[in-house]
Amino acid sequence: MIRAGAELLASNGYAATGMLDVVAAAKASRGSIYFHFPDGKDQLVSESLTLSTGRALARAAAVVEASSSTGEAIERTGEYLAEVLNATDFRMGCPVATVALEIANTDNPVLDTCRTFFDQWHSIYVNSLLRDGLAADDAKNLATMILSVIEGGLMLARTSSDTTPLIDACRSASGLIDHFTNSSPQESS
Amino acid sequence: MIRAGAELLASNGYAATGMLDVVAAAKASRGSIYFHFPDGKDQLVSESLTLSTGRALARAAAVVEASSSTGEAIERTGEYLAEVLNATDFRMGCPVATVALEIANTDNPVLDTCRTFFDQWHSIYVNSLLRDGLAADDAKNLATMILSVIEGGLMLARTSSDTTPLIDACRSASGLIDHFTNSSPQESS
Amino acid sequence: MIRAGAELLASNGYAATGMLDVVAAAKASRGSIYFHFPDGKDQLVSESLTLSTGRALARAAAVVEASSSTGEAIERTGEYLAEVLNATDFRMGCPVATVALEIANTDNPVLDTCRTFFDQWHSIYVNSLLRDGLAADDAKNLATMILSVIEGGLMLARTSSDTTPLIDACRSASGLIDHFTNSSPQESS
Amino acid sequence: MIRAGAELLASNGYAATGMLDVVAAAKASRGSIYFHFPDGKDQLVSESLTLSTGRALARAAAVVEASSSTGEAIERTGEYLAEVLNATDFRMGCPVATVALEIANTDNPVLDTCRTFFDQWHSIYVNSLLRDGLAADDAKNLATMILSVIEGGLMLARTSSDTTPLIDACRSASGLIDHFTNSSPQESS
DNA sequence: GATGAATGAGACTTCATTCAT
DNA sequence: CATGAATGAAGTCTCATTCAT
Repeated sequence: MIRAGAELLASNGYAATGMLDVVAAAKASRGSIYFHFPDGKDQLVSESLTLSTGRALARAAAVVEASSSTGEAIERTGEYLAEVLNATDFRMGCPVATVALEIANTDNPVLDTCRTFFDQWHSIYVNSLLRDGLAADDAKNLATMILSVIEGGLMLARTSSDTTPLIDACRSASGLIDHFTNSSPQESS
Repeated sequence: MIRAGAELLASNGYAATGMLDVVAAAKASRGSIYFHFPDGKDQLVSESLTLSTGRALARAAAVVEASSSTGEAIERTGEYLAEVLNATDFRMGCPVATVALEIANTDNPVLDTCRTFFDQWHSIYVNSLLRDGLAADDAKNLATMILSVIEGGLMLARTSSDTTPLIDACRSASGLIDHFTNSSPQESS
Repeated sequence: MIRAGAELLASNGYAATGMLDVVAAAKASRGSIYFHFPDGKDQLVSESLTLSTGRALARAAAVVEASSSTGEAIERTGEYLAEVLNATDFRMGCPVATVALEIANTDNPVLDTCRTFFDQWHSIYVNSLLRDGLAADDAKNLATMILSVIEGGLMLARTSSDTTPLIDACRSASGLIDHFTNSSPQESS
Repeated sequence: MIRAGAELLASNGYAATGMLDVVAAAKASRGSIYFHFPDGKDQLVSESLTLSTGRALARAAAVVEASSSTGEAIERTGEYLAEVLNATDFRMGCPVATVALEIANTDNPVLDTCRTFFDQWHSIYVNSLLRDGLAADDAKNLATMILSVIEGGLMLARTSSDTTPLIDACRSASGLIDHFTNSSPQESS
């Protein structure tokens, strides 16, 4: 049920994900939701996003771990996400992106889950860049850019039902970063 | 009314923008909607997005025009959008982002408006990069990355109610691009 | 619709009066409620009770006006209410009694409407008793007793589907009051 | 569990008393209800009201026993009930009043429990008045009035969160009855 | 025997849309 | 042409009741 919620949220967003849809996708009964999630939709959303963001962070860390540089990690991440998009008919991209934008101007506590996700994901790239030898400031800023590239690439890909924008954006970012770290290991941006 | 719709759509997205809200914001009468927009909500959304994307494209082109390089244009665009975020309490970022993600997996014709917007915005940066001397392929890929950085940066900024991610991401991208175009004007990524 | 609500509330109380019931009784459509009563059930309840209590107060005042003594007014009121009970299959007694008891321990603003009703009804008997020559203190206390007799009598009558308790209680109260005011016009209770 | 139900019913009535509330108040388990009360809510309500009305009748009888006249008994009963109201934050008044009014127009068998309660309570005052020397008819009618005064007084007190109406109504009734029985022991109302 | 979980009808409410004036 | 009113499907949530362990 949490899993079904996570998929629907990533695919359709907060408002378009009805409790009935979740229940149908999880093959559960109408009334059972409020036994497992007494606080209703927000609780289900919160737990669903906690699940899906946890997995996403683990995958992101694994890709970084398996890569010899941050640039390589970006490129691999883009390729991996492109596969996911293809495998899910362009439904699953970022687990929180749609929801985050929908509720950005509310005081919905789910927004905290989104913020935390972005923060932790950011840390993964910061650490990777530090390992690549970058200065702390450069690492922080570049990690923000990497997150942005991936999120923006996913948005373009889902909007156009085409993985090319995501692949291209990640490959470009990867190239630029490698070019930067290789050609100027001692200066700052 | 179209204007009111554009603001609400950018701020709250497709599902959370009710016809009633638009009518109230535009101080129009309930029943007049279907005189002006016989095809209902989707028509209103479509015309609203056409208006707001037109303005966004004009601004993007103007910034590019006023900049001596694409890297500078990116940085200026980030700063401009940060101002907009601040001025609108983080409501107005990309005019279509939220809507695009919400309806990405539907066959809603509004999605075409979103795609067109991204395409045209992409062209602006492609042309700018060509003017900077890049090869066609590089320009296309880099323009995609630029779009991604801006869209992703806006998402991070709106989610955290803080313009820093947007500024940092754009500045990093600008730095990398300038570094790349200056140090290696003849090679390709 | 307000009228239908008033009848259902007097008959079945707050919780058992569904919006659907009101709509069905008023032959209106499901969604029209929230056009006329944007604040929902509580607003409908409030306006319904305002209508029915207004009528009840007018009738109570008219009966007092038409009577030569408060005692006579009580007896006539009991007979009148007995007729109403018979005519409505024991559905309509006090317009607010059931609702008042149901929400007595909540902070529902409808409770104020109930309190006001009792206060104004009380005043009618206070004035009548003052006209009969009673001291202010006696009048106030006796008026409270009269209200209690009528409300209690209505409760007993509705519970037993029999108007006898109401008639008996009012007649007894009438007799006692007449006996008191006649035999001791100068002393106080 | 029966005890918890009795308190909730007196306080909130039939509809607002959920099985879940009872179970929670009694610290019992959800599924155990239908082992102890196979006939469901109505059985629980019935047994709860049987318990609470039994206690109320015993107290009423005790007060009558301890009083030298029916008038005195009424006054003492009013004072006692006022204490209960104060001690329970105006939650506990008559054990059946709210429920009786809610279900008066249904064929719910619980209504019989309410009727029986009123009948037995009525008998207590009839007997007390007969002991005071009243004729059978007068005693019956006056007992009905006494019941009405107490029930009505409780309703007014709970509605206004103030014991004054109850005290005043009972005191007035007491005074009138004493005045009547003393000044005219031989006539009839 | 007792319990956590499941069930589905029904409550209140919102929404895009249409109608009568 | 414009407007207040009407419409009914659908959404979130609650509840009394039953089931599998």
